[in-house]
Amino acid sequence: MERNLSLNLHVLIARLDRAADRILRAEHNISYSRFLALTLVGELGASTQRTLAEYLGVTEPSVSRMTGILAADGLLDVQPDPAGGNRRQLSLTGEGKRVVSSIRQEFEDRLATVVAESGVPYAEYAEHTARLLTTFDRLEREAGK
Amino acid sequence: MERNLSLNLHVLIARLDRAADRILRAEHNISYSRFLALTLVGELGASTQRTLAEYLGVTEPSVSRMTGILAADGLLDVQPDPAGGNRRQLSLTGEGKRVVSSIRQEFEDRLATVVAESGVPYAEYAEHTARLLTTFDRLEREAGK
DNA sequence: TTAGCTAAGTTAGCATGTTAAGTTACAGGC
DNA sequence: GCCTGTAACTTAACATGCTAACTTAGCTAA
Repeated sequence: MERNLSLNLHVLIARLDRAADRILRAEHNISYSRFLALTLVGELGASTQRTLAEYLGVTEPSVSRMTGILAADGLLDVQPDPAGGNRRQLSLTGEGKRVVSSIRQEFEDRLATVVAESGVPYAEYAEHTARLLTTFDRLEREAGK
Repeated sequence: MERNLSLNLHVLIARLDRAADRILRAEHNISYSRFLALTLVGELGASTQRTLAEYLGVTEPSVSRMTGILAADGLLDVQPDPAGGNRRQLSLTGEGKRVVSSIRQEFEDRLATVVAESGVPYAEYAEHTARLLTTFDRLEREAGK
C-alpha cells in the first residue's frame, strides 16, 4: 500500500495516541489529553492557560474547559494571577504531581520499545521530529504576521 | 524547552493536521478528515467501511458516520455489496474524484516544503515513519491475540 | 427450517477538538 | 474619572474521535 508522509504521520500518531489513551485509562484512570496537560504544567512550566494552549498545540477554549475539569478533579490548582491582569496561574496539586511523576517515564519507555523494535534510530528520529516542529512553528508565526 | 518524542510527535501532528484543515476549508470547503477518507477510497482502494476504518486508523462507528455524511454531500457512493453479506461497497462519485485529484498533490508538496526548510532529509524521515507504523501495527496485532 | 456463529455496520452517549462571539482586567490618553 | 484598546479567558454550537451495546446478513449444522 503506497502512502505518503503526511498520511503516515497522521495515522501513526492517531494510533499511538489511542494506545496511550487506553493504557492510561486502564492503569491510571486518566485520559491521555489530561495527562499531557498536567505534564506540561508540571514539567515544562506552563503557568497560564494561554501558554498551556501554546505548548499543547491546541486552542484556548480547549484549555479553558480542560483546566476546569482538572481543577474539579483535584489535580490542578487554578488561581487568579497575583500579578494582576485577566490571567490564571496554574500549578499541580499534590495529587497532580503524584500522577505525572508516576506515569511519565514508564510511558516514554514504552514508545522507546516500539522504536527499537522497528530498527529506527531513536535519537535521530527524535531530533528530526523536534526540528520539524521548530520549523513549522516558525513558518506559522511568519505567515501569521 | 526539553521535551520528549511522544509529546513532540503528538504536538507536531496536531499542528500539521490543524493547518491542513484550515487550508482545505478555506480553499476547498472540505475538512481534512473528509478529504482523507475520500483519498483512501479513491487512491488506496478502501472498498468497504471496515477496510476504510483500518486504513484511516479509526474505528468503524466513526467511518459509519463519515460515509453517511460524504454520501449525503454527493462525494461518495455507498451501495450494498452485490457479492452479498452485510457490506457496503464504497466508491467516489465524479465530484468526489474531482476533489481528491485537485487537492492531493498540492498538499503533499506543502509538507515537503516544510521538511526541506527544516533541513530534515525527507526520504529518510518518511522511511522511518513508515517503518514505525508497520512495526506498531504488528505489535498491536500480536498483543491483540 | 431453524438455532447459533461470525462478519460488518449502526446507534447512543460521551470526550475533546474547533470557530465565532462574548466577557473581564488592566493600561493609557483625554 | 471615563473611553478605548489589548490580552486572557469563557461560552455556545458544532465536528469528529471513542466505547458499549445492538442489528443485519449470510453460513453451517442438527
